[in-house]
Amino acid sequence: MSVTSARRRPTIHDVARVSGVSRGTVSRALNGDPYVSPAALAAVRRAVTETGYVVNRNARSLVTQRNGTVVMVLSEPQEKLFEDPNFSLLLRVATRRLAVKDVALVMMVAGDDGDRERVVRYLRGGHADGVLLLSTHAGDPLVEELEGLAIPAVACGAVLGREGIIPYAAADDREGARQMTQYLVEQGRKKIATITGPLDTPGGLNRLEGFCDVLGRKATKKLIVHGDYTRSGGEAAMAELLSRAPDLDAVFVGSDLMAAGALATLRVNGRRVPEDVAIGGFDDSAVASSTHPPLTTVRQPLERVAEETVRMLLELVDGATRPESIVLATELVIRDSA
Amino acid sequence: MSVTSARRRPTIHDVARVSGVSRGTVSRALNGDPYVSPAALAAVRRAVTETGYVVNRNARSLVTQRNGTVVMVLSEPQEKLFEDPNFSLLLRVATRRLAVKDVALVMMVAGDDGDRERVVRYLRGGHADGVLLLSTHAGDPLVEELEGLAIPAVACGAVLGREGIIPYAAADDREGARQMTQYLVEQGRKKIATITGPLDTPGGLNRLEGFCDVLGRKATKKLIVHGDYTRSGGEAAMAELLSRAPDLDAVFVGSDLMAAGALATLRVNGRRVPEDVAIGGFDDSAVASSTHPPLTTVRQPLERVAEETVRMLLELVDGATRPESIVLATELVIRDSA
DNA sequence: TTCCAACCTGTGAACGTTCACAGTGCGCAA
DNA sequence: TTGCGCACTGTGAACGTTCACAGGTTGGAA
Repeated sequence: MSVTSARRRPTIHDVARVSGVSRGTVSRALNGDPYVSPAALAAVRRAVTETGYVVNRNARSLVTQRNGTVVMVLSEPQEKLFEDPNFSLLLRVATRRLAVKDVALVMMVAGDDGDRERVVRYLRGGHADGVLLLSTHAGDPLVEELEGLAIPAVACGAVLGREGIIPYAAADDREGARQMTQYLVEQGRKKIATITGPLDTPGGLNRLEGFCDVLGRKATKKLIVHGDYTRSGGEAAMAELLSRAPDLDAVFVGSDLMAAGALATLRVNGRRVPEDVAIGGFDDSAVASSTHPPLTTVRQPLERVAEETVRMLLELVDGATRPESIVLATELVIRDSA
Repeated sequence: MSVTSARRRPTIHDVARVSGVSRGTVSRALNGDPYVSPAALAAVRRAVTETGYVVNRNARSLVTQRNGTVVMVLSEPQEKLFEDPNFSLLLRVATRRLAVKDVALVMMVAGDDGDRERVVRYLRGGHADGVLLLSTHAGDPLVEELEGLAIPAVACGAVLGREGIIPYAAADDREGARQMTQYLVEQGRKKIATITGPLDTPGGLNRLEGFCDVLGRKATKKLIVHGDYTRSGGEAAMAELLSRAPDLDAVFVGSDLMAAGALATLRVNGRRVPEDVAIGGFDDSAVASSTHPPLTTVRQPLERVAEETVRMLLELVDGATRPESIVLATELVIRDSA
């Protein structure tokens, strides 16, 4: 606190001097080594607060080869991702959980090749202990590069084709889709269509499979349209669906955001929801309750997904053992749209 | 690429050995020092690609006292912030701009005291070259701590009370509010109310001032209600306004998200928009065009704000001179709600 | 008493850079 | 020829840690 203290930040040497012990003892005290006498520990503690010492992570990383940093890689065009409330939630929870463990989160975008090269360079430089993958598509070249780097990586949602390699936490998309489709059937809907997410994402693929599980042969190609998880994508897909099958009476939409778009298209085309057409969403994100009518949807426990992903990553980083992937149950949330 | 290469990452020594020059020359070559012979430069370049060398930032930072990292501090309850499309946009643009300059962006939340302490500790440890402040409220204790640390800091939107100290880039909130209010008056609206943002944020305060600039004595307390930039906050504020002044015929809402909420409340209460009540928003964010009816709003050039903020921060980090704050013009965007 | 383990401490080396400094060689003017 | 500046190069030291190792004390068992 002394006003006269120079610009220079205090180092471990300063702490050693002030506390009257050696550098090594200070280091041990700070890192919780059991072989430190109570007296020394107290002296160090006092000296630390007195000097305002904070460990220099660069120096530490240099020798430990660890840096208390993980990278969150967004391998999706940014515009799309940031529009998605699921992403916000994932980001929010992950930041917080990591902060608690004193791990810094650096965000990197891997939209185009240049971006990806930057990410790889950053990781290759050893500046991060691990990677958090978000919404990675099947066949993303980044995944292969990551494997080459042999850096701990964990994904939110499976990376299709790499399920055995990159551990993940995810909601049970397939079962969730079954729940919703089954519900629509039980409501007496006869002609049920679906708007899927991209088929190179687990959410796109698995939810479609769940849909087909229930509908069997009734799930004809005509009633299946693919969207891209955006609101406008949902609008377009719904329009397509209406032109293909004007008499449909229910649609299972692969995400709430797309469902909101679908809702808008239905309104424009004079269809009442749920009287004429029932809409089922997926996610139970914030948009679900703010549409008109509010969406009947499938809740996926994204907070838990984020928490588990972080836990797994940290585990992978310090432990040797590869953590088990984990699939979490979904829950049908009934509101007014179906 | 050799399969036999050990786990160890190549260092500058490896590059020196392979290229046949000294450590120092490699360093110079890599850092663009002019005193490097063409031959040496070429040899180093070749060796770098051959070995796959990437500089170790920790070692570099240790000696240069710089680390190519800036922290984005979110000093707002996360839930609120992540709901806000403005925030997403700012984050997106900033990440990208920094990435281009090879500066890593670490996100830190400073919601409660514990969070704040972590942020300060991180910064005090010298792990970041600068700080990007987002939506900082007047009187936020973090700001003072930042000043104590003497770390380069720049804000998106002014930090009220610190305008002279922390440079910022922002939209011209006051003028934007004037444009909108003036427009509502010109449309023949007689009883115009407003829903503001929090008054300890520049957007809250300045937009209210712009509103009052135009309306003068007509801007009575009864017609002014404060929101919190969330959708639900907008709903509540609108309800309050309706109970205070059931005959109002226009509302200038301080953000699009709140406007969307206000719209919902109006619908519930049987008011038609814009026939019975005109609604003016602020931001021109994505929600503005997806409400029903789409919002007439004030566009603030947030991409530019983010770009300029990043530019200023980087300038502040390497230059000595304190960059000028910058205020950007807004633009009225007329859609259907007014 | 002697010895050994358990506890605690200090010290030198290493991590991978950059920086400052001391050269070296060369061309050109004196 | 000598000298001088310029272009370029190599080397030691430093950045602030942690780690491994080599002790030094102490207390209790043999």
